[in-house]
Amino acid sequence: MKEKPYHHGNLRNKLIETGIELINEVGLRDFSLRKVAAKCNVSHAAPYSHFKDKDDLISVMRDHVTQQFIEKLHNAIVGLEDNPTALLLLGQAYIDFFIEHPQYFQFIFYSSGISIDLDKESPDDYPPFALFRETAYRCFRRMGLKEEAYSMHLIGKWSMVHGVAALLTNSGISYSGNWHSVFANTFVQKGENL
Amino acid sequence: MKEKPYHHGNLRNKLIETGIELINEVGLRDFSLRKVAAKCNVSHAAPYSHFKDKDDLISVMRDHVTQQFIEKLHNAIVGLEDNPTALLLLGQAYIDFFIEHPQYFQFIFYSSGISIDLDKESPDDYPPFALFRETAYRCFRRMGLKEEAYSMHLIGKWSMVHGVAALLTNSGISYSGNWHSVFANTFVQKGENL
DNA sequence: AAAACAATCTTGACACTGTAAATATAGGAT
DNA sequence: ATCCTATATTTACAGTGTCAAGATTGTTTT
Repeated sequence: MKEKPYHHGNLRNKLIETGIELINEVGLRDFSLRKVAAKCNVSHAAPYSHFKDKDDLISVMRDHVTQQFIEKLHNAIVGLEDNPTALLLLGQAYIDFFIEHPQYFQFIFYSSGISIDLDKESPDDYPPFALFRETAYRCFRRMGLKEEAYSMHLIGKWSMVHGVAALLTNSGISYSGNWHSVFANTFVQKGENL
Repeated sequence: MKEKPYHHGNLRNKLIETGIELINEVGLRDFSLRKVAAKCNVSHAAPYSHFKDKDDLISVMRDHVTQQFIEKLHNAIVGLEDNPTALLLLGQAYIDFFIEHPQYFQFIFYSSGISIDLDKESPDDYPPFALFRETAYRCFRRMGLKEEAYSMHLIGKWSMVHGVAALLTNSGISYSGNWHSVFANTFVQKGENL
């Protein structure tokens, strides 16, 4: 599975890394295949030896970023998987990830290809959401919520987390306060003991 | 303020209308100035007599769509501005608007130029948000919430509304259940009497 | 070792995009 | 009738994604 250099190096990996750098620099809007190729000192059509088209490269780039995303989420709750506080920490890590990388929200959610079924688990669910769901369900069970209401509560929680991330990382929306405290206060509903 | 036809009609308005049609058909990603010009039976550079550049046209188009947005929000709460239920209805209308026009979320929030200050009111706040804030504050007062906490509650409410809209109208995220009931159940927190 | 192969990269081309400059057209004012 | 100005067209150029033909080079086969 690991490519060795051919006569010009291991271009495939370099394209992915450089592409992610470019996303961080200029965002999805100004991302271009030819810029990535140029940054790799390679001709403009070279990427077509490794990727079907632009969307294909973007899709693989997104898989890599998603992996970093998952690791950050995991680290936020490692050790306390059964603790109801995990859900709050997970939400904060979710938001922090997009604050640290302002271009990633658009990149991940607006370049087509994500699949999430909010109803039932499915193997091709977006992995960070799957993790969020599993954690939430564990917390809900620990909190003694009715099992029929799990799905509903999950959607409520994730909507809010996702909404905060969307608001904070998109065009011109600003807030100078402390997000963590605001989020913690509104994320946890009265009566819930997270 | 109303332009009369010159020697080829009132192109400015036609470009705006046709541009909005094109957004609904192909989305922001495949929107192009030349397509709009072609749909108006006009040369590809004609739009430059009325708009500085592509972003300028998009910005004016967005102002028009925002106007429709505001009207829908207003209609949802007309008559019951002082009723705490208004906030819930406003949130549902907000979400419905983007469900009815799946391309508008990206169009409005990802084409740069929106300005929202979550802290303090400012005259150039995005008008739908200003309406949301005013309605929320009225409801909060009616509900007897502490005034210092208004801002925090506002952010919590709007994040969730915005998050649901973002989840539902973006790439591949689906839910087959009834959003209105799920939303109503999670939007209103325990102890709040909306 | 020489020849054949296949993976990789370059070159060149095409259609499409945004945008600017030069030109043409025609309504309104003088 | 003449000029002025707003509007629209034409032409041009750089940047984009993508494809086809050819060149390069490591690997395999003989």
